[in-house]
Amino acid sequence: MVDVAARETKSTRTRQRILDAAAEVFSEQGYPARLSDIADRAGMKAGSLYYHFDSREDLVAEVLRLGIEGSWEQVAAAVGRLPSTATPLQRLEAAVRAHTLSIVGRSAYATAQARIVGSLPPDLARAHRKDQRAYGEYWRDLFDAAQRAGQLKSGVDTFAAQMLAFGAMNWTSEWFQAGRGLTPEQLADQAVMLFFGGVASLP
Amino acid sequence: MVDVAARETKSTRTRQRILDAAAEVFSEQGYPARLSDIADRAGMKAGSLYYHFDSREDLVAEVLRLGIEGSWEQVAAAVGRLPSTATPLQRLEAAVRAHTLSIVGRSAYATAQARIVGSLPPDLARAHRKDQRAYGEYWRDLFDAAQRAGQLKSGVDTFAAQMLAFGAMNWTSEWFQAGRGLTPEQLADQAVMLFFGGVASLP
DNA sequence: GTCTATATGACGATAGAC
DNA sequence: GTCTATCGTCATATAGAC
Repeated sequence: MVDVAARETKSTRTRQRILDAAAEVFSEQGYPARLSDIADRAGMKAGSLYYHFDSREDLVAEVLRLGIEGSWEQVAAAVGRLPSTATPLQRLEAAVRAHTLSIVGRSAYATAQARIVGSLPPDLARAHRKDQRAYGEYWRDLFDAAQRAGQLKSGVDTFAAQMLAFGAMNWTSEWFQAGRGLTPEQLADQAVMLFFGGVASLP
Repeated sequence: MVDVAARETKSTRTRQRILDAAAEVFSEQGYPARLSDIADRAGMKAGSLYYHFDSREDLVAEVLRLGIEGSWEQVAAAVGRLPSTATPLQRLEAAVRAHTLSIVGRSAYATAQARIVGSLPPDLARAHRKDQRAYGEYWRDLFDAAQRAGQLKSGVDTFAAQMLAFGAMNWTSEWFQAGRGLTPEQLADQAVMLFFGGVASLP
């Protein structure tokens, strides 16, 4: 066995613990969170972080990457679980539901990602944009398929619709509190209903 | 004339210039923006800011307040311009259009507010929440009226709908670029169409 | 690998001249 | 009112012991 990626050394486990702590702290405090707070939660001293990460920015970048990756995996899995007879619109619906749940469903990474993207210094923002673009293109394919199938209202700008949807879904990390009012699943239902059918009762 | 509020001393003009500069810088760099950058743009040195504001937090708080105030005024004006025969749903539509335009339509304050609200330290967040709540209740009245008039789809959770809408609209400050693709007005149309009718072509 | 201790550098904030 | 100069604080990052 020489599969380095899969090997579980003490180091990789600690690194993971640090990342988990960082995701939680960033999701609570936003970008200005201090390394000492992250170290505290990981059960170590701030200086010790540097054995695992070269800099604060490296740590932030990794949390951001994992945030997108996590949502993407959940969304892709949900879409993949659909029967092959599912329509493009149903696939898009499953994606909206899954992404909303990935934000709200206690994924500190997804929440942190959604919360701190707005305050990134230029270099981190640039690095992050590549991942965003890749995930965005996955969504664009979903939109394009639905549009080609004639399942989208005429006049809909798919790019604007996609970005408006991301805004609505990602912002839930700021206000949604499980147990107060809606469950995560009910919130996802609301998002799907609103996004595909709108709030108005009259056509 | 002893109307202090309306008097235009040099001090109030400078104060205004600082606030404008701060709104721009915060809208570009997010919460971590430096006072020196703000001072630069206002044409002064960082230390001089303290003649006009007691602390960095005071300055941030004022920008936040003006951000909400500006959107609110634009929205209220748009709703007020409607004929008295307008339905509750039409009033809500006007609000969505106006709020979207207030974010995209080059209001640095609204953009800054939408952008940095996620990274506020606890005390600033608490202070800001009062303003948010007041503006939110204005919206809640619009929603309630529409619901009472039977113009909202049954099953819609108005609070969730409101917050999802805010997320979608405020997030536009992160991605929308006038001149590339849609105009601000077209974007507002998209937001209205999506929010009230959804993207799906089939009912 | 994690610690303590310290270097380094930023930034917010203050004091006093003008 | 704005400047220059400086203080104090705090966070990132490094060095070296364990």
